[in-house]
Amino acid sequence: MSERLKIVSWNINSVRLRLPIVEKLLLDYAPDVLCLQETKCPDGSFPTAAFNKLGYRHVAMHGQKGYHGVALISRVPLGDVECKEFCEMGDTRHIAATVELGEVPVRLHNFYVPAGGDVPDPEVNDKFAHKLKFLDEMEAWFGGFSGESIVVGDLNIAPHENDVWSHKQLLRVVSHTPLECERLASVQAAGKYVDVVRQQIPESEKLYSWWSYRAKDWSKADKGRRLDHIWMTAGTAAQCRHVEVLRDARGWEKPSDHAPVVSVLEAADFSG
DNA sequence: ATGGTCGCTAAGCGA
Repeated sequence: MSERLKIVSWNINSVRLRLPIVEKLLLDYAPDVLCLQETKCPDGSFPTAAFNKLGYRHVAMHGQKGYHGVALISRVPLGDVECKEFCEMGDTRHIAATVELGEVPVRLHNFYVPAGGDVPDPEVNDKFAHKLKFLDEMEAWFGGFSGESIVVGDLNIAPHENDVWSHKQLLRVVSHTPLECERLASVQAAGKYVDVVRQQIPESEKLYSWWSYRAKDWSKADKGRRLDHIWMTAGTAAQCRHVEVLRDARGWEKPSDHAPVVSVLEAADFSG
């Protein structure tokens, strides 16, 4: 049982290539649970031993060769690990486990939602159709949830105006189209989730978690999008004391194009 | 307006 939990979500874009900066994150920020997406690593090749050495004894992964892949790297026990398949594609885009906060079990879901390709029209772009179907399946599944839970991951949608560098210029760009943003809102509503990042950092403030590799100087141009999210059910959200996007990590050696998103929970009724 | 860069895996796809 933990009275305090630091949960970090990070699209790592190859866990093996970026093992040094994953280790740096664990050492410098000491999350209790690190949720990774785009590990691009079959389960048999996952660098579990390196994480065990740093005190992360509980590692659960769901990966495949070359694409996608999600993982949970934890100092606290991970109960009832589950990997759900969406859209009957065989993609490794979800892993869940139960952690304890105070004495309350909290279900932690880690997602990697399809990016959706370039053309924001499901009639001509199968990848965009897949993204929308994936969101529909999330919504239907979340509708049956009970108890406290957390959703983290690369949801590949920046829902609000200040979640992108230019709302107007991205209205027809996949990741910020009204269709996706509305669909994401329905998914969130189905699970009665609070967007704890925007609960703590007002929507009036620009906030990003992803910057393209293609910019000459990503930080100077600062054309980012907030694609990575942390949602919590109300009881858990009420215990969220801090959130943060680790923008600096985007500038680390051989960086991912995503920055880690941090949340800190403290059990309010912890008495000893 | 276009192309710009990565990672995987060995030319092209996905992001």
